[in-house]
Amino acid sequence: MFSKSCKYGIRAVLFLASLETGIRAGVKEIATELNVPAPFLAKILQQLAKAGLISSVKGPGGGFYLSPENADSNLSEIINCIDGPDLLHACVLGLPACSHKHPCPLHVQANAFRQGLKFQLEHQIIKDLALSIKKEHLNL
Amino acid sequence: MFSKSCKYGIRAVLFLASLETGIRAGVKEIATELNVPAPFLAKILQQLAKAGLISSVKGPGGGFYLSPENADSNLSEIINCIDGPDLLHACVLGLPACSHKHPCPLHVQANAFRQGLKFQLEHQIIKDLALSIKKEHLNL
DNA sequence: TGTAAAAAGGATAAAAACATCCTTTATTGA
DNA sequence: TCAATAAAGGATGTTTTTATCCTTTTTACA
Repeated sequence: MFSKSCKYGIRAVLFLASLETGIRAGVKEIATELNVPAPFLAKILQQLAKAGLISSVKGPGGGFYLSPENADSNLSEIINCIDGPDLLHACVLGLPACSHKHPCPLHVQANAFRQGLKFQLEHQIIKDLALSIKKEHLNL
Repeated sequence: MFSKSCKYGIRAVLFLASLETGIRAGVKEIATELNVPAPFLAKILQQLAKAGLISSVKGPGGGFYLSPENADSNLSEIINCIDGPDLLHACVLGLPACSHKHPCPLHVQANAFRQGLKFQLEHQIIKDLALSIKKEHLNL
């Protein structure tokens, strides 16, 4: 479903979202917390920061965090940033010519299905997820 | 969503399903038809044949085909054979410890979603798909 | 019985994903 | 200003997926 990069990315964003406002976390801290390789995670965080989905400051006391704006983004944006738009848009069977006009055998089913997925992902706002993480002590 | 192997595999099975009963197709023919690399497809067909999801005969005039029993299998079985059960069963965020008891932040949503996907995939019977392919002249 | 056809199986190669390491840049605080 | 900290960026290595090639086995048929 999601690449490893994408899973790490989502988890990292959710971790940042569950921090107190004003607190930043460094790569090492996040990597330890999520139990994922730090240098690899660093690349992913860079990518998310470059895309404006998370925020960062360099230097002592620096690290990554979510601005209020960042916390308003949704899962779809994170996934799209890391894995690209194919999950929701490319033909499930990989046919380049697949379209409403020339559908593949799974086109109708896949589309109906992905409309639902798309809706869900676009309505999973980071800050809301963070709330339920805190409330229900969920794992990351 | 699906690996390339899995996409090729599904398409190949659907192609075999759309053949007249009694007709067999060789790797090269299938590969040409689907526009995928023949040696790679051969490996996938072998895997499906070994698992009993498609049938094959060696020698002159041989090739791959679907027995009536094969045509009664569903998409879930094909996908499970090639990509394994993770799509429907592993934690979407890749957490080894994720469970109903210790859920990840997406556990509930993912589960609801995948129940639907699972149901759909298990009810997409190959021979039914083949019928709609013929009727609606769908691409493979 | 021998030859050709076609799948099965094994070994190898190329590309992509995953992961690490080192240098540079920005920032803080002494 | 200088040293330390931490992200950014670039280069490199490893593993998995994707793809190719060659040999072996099975089968049909002349």
